[in-house]
Amino acid sequence: MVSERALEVLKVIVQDYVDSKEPVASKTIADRHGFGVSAATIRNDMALLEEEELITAPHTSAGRVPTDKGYRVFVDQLAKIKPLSSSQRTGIESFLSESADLDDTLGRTVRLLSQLTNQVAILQYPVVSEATVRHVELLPLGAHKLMTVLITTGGSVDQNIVECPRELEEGVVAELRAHINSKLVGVSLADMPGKLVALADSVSEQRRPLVQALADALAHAVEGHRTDRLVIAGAANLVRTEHDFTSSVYPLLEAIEAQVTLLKLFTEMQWETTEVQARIGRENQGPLSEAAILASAYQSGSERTSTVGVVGPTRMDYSNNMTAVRAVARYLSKLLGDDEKERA
Amino acid sequence: MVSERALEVLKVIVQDYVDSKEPVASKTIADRHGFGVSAATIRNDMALLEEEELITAPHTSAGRVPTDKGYRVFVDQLAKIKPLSSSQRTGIESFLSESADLDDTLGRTVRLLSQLTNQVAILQYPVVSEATVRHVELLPLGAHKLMTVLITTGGSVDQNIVECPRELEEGVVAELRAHINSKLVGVSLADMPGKLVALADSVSEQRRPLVQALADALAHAVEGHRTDRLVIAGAANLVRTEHDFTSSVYPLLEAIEAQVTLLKLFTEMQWETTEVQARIGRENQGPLSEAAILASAYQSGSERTSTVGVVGPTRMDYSNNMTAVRAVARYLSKLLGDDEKERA
DNA sequence: TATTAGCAATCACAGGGCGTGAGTGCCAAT
DNA sequence: ATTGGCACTCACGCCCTGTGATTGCTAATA
Repeated sequence: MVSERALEVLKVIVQDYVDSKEPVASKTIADRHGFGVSAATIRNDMALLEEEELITAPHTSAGRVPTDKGYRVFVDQLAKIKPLSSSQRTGIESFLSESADLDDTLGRTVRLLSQLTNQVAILQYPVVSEATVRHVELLPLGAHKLMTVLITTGGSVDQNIVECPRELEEGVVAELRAHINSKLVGVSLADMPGKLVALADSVSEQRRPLVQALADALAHAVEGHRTDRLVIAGAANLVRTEHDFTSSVYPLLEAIEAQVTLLKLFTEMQWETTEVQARIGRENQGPLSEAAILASAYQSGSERTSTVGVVGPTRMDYSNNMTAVRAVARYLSKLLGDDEKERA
Repeated sequence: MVSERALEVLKVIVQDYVDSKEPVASKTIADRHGFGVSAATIRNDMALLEEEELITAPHTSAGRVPTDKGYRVFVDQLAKIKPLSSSQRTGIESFLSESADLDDTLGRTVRLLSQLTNQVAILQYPVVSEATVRHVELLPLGAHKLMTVLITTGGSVDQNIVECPRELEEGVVAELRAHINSKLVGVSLADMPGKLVALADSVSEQRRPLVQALADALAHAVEGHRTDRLVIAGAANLVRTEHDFTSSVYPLLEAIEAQVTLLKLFTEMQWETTEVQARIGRENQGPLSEAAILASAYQSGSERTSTVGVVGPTRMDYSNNMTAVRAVARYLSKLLGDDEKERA
């Protein structure tokens, strides 16, 4: 349909437009990139591309701008994955030395991605349904209260406070702790609800109320884990790129903060691949319809489960950003994968 | 200096301007608010206020706009604390029913404040130097690794992984756990560094390397606590109110995200009072010089230590927002105070 | 058939020149 | 101290125009 050269022209248009923010003219292309053909020929190709709805002219005497469809073709067929720049590489490498808890790691990572791309970076919490229980700790707080602490192989720690139906007797706590751990350690979070029900039945009638309360607390902790959350960094970048949006970025930023739209989007995306995926402009509904999302799955544990990516205007540096997203996803996979192996 | 009525005029100007976003004219004031005097008289008062640099005229034939100094006088002398609207009250009340961990509570609270004020809400993590150690848990992970879990009276939980210099013998872990807890439980986080040094000296030569490693891990956890953090919500509101800023909100949002500027500001503020404090416009340096910050201390534990507030354009509804900040600060004080009592 | 040069046509955009109206400042009267 | 009246100022919106960039088309060319 479209000639080889026409695709090259599209590529140049995308790159130039992303770079300059100005619609790009046939003359500019002929001059700056040695196609060996005249501006008029470029114009013919552009007419073709316009026919295919890959580019469009904002007004009669302006150059051309890629359409969403044009960006799509660029991403699918034309974008070369740039190697990481050395500064980017060292930026990521310097991360490997740091070690801290999960929250901290995720926070740092998403900030890194934001800096690498100059976009809003989004990181979905590891879906931990395949994480397993490492330990359950019970801490007495006075005679009528217990704190439960649930520690998982994913490195997360959740605590809850439980009212005890009756006075705690000496030794009971240690006994319960041992019993509960014997029943729950190694159980995946996905299986927890069932196991927790069984737990209450495994103790004497007398202790059932207390154990039931503990089971509820643990169930609550597990539930909190199920609730997917996003970590977001670099919202300021949306403001910086504001002029790339025809309407206000307010609804977009609001949607990002509310998280639900992106969480839905992430689950909808097809994750048979480890490649970075793109959703461009009108391919998205609602407040995201002027934005582009680049996202990649990353492994947390043995299966790929969770998502990391960036959100920005459709006019973004796809090559660079896809590289960065891929690198960060791989970094996370390695980190959480190794972590898993190392701790399990 | 300025007459009573002139101050009333200032008050009306602030309120009207906040409401309408338009410079307010003498005629408008005379018409809409029954001062019983003519527009000309209002004009005389306005001339006075301008003399005092409380208001200014954007251009010759426009109404008047409050200056930073004008807002200051409004906040200090004229703003009445509105009662909370019933919807606001129910919004806060409905929170009391929810119970979860500290992070979750803080996250919800800051989102609530953002919604109440339609501004960016900022919540400083409780400064936990006065929190004390509730429990230290040691969990063996295989033969060569231990996980330390530090649980404080503030409800926070931090874990670290420690490599063991030599194979762990049976029973050692339980013994160490008991020993460490006997030394550390009840110690305030502020005193931890000293106690941790002493800890290593309190054990036999043979065990010193391991205990030293554990002490380092715990020190790391304490350190992580010292590092003040902010929870931020409602960044989209800055975009919404963008037009109230003469320059771009980008540096402002960036500064908010980077946290350091606000953390510094919060520590600088004088917290002898529990009242809401205001920093308006040029009273702030750098990227905040076009913004207003309303902040209040809240109690976490027995002393007031931490800060919660909002950031927005100087043209904001001070009465409403100060009320909201105050209410949320009190709610937090009550929650964390009660929590403290209940858990201690 | 693909490419090219040339040329007329289009149209956003910036600049300049009003007319209008809102709001003030001042003055003289009360 | 307050007021009505009035001249003055100046932002804003409007239209107009010239300019320049870019295209689409056509006819010539390889």
